[in-house]
Amino acid sequence: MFAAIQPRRLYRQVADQIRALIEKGEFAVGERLPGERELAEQLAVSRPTIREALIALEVEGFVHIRMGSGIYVIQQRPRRSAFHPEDLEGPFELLRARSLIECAIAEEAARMVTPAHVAALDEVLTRMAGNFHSPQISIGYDRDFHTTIAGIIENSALNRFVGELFDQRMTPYFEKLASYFEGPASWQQAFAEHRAIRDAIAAGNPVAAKAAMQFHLLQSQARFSESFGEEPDTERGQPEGRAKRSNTI
Amino acid sequence: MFAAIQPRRLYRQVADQIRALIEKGEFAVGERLPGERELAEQLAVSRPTIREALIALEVEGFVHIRMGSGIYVIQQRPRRSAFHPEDLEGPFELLRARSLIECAIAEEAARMVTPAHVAALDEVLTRMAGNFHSPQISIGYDRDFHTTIAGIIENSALNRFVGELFDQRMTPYFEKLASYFEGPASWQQAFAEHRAIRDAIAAGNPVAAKAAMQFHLLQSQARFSESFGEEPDTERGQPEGRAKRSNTI
DNA sequence: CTGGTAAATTGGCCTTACCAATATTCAACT
DNA sequence: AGTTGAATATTGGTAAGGCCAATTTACCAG
Repeated sequence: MFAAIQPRRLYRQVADQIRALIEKGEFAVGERLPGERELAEQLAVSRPTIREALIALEVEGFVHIRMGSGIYVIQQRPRRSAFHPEDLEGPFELLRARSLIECAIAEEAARMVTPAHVAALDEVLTRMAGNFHSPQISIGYDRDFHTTIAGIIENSALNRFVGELFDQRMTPYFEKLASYFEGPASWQQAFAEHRAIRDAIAAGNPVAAKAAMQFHLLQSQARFSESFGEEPDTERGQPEGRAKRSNTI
Repeated sequence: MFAAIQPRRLYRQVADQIRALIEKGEFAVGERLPGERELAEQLAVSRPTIREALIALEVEGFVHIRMGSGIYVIQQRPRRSAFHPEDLEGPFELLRARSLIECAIAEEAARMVTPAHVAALDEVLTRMAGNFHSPQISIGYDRDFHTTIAGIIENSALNRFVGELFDQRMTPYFEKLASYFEGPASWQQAFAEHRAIRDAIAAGNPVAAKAAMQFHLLQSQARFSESFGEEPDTERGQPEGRAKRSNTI
């Protein structure tokens, strides 16, 4: 169809030019760009127009205007990419992240645990105890266990992140890989490790809780690695170099 | 201490008034609001100021200016719901989550830091050193510092989360609250704490790094709390109960 | 009465010119 | 050496006026 012609307002054209210069790196961040008067002269427009363009850029977050001092380019923030669909992290990277965070959480949880929390953990464990046959059910209980621990410290931001991190295994790629090693045996092993974590937390022993959690996630990684040789390792790209460093955790 | 007074620019005050009127429903969507000249008269400011305010509102997406016709209220954009719809965590909860995670990260970073990483940290610090006047710029550098530390352990999942957690301060509510206490003085203090963190990490001292990070975030919270009594605490509702738990970290 | 055209009005667009307020710098002073 | 204070640079804001686009109104022909 026809494009509604609309004579672009002058301040927009000016703002576009300046914005392009900033994005191209013509002006470094933090640098002060020419004064209003000079800009007006160079772009052959009046000063109020320059002011309008600068106000637009300020609202957009490109520049910061300091009264009496000058106009400064502001740190360009990657504009809120709502969720990051593409940069899915590799399996080992995720396990490392979980280890770092969940160890700290377990440590803290052991400090502020209450009998009610222990009861909640026990309930998850008893539900888990029998069902080692269906991978989906086991994974669900596994998730419950970890988020219940995160729930002990009652911080919804952390709770949310633990859940998110866990759910990243639910990608098709991850599931296919998991099917190689997840069986009743490995789930039973994981259950034992869970119980150790629960006992350490229930005992109010932060050091032991952290160690138990670390051991559990390390074992998870080991179980995972076992079947990793058969993995084609294609179409994913990044995780080879980083896996080597995961031994420090 | 004294609150850093910063004379809000006139166009912002005007824009705030008009925006408030729109949000309160004083002007219906699609409706044409008074002309530039009339607005200038009613608000007792000059016409260019009105124009600047309208341009700000146009960039923000509140109004649409049709040349030769008038100024029209535009369909209200869905309040930034793309990201995390409404489960915004309270300020202290966020600081607690950051403390737990970033302390663990700092500890680990001190173990695997390289000269290149230290150089990156130093660069952020030097860039930060001069600019204590603009809150926006300082916040940008602050964010850089924390994400750079997270970058040392080269785990994109953690890096992403640290950034996300930091960005939760960018809510309107948070910013309004922050404007009470953020001034050159508090940024300089934060800078010193940053330097301590950098030194501990550069020295490869995990315990000191963790302690420095913990101290820094604790101080952040203290600076924040200072001005929390003055906060009107209206029209927002939630965060009072959660603050009490923050003493354990 | 209907349809179209032209003028008048309204309203935003842009400029020139001026003064005020603030920040920075540097020199003089204690 | 540290502080004070004036000079300078820069942005903040105002005033008045001419110009252009859109809308409305008035008018006229059919």
